[in-house]
Amino acid sequence: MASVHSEARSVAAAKPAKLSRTQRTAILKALSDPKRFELLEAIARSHCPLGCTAAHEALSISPATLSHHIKELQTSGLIHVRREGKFAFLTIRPGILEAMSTYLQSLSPTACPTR
Amino acid sequence: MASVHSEARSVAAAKPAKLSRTQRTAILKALSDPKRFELLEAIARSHCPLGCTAAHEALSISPATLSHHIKELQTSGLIHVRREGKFAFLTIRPGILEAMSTYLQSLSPTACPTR
DNA sequence: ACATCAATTCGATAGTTGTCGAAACGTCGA
DNA sequence: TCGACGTTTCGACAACTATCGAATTGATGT
Repeated sequence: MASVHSEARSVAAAKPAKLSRTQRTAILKALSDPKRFELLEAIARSHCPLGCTAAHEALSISPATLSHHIKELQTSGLIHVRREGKFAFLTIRPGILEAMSTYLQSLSPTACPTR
Repeated sequence: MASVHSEARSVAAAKPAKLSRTQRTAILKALSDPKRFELLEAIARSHCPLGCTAAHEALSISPATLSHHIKELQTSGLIHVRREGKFAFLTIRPGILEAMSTYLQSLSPTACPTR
């Protein structure tokens, strides 16, 4: 398994997604802002398709700032923005967080003798 | 490399470490700088006790900047700095990266119906 | 056509921070 | 005691960015 293209994209996550160095830094920078992280958490907590208005209510920031953060999360590849009429719906793109998580895990000290 | 007071701590990682919101944001901010992340990677790649001089050679930054980044990683709780005479040795603190990794994992969309 | 609403873009501002050189500090060997 | 060396602290500066209000775009309903 673990093929590059998964056709069953619906239910379970599990997408390999090897991240380049550039992607990693982009993702970490996107995650580093508290409000942006809260936004991601809000998207995660809602069962994925989160309306932009709901997001604006969850965080307490102006629409302009929210739009900025959304674009930031989007260009880093963390979320997907689906536009429907005048609304926008935010979903977490599967695989990215897992890949980041896995990479971080790989840095942890497996055996660090002299502490 | 003989450690003066080696009292044989726990060898393997596996420390629970629940992170507070404040800790999470601190960690993510610490990870968000490319140089700092490279530094962490360097510490990880070396088998943990990384000398400050080696770090200075790995990244190409001034001693002042390196010191700044070290402090940043330290206060975020990601690394431990052991001072020995005029040297400093950097080790990754066990549990933290794992905890962060786990938390990120928990945000990923387990079941996201409408893509 | 018009008004309304959601979202984005623009311009500006304030705060943050990565970076360095120079000076200072602490340690070690001579 | 002195000088060399590793590391830190101190300003200072430049670049970045989070934030907002106002103006704009685009879509919807009347």
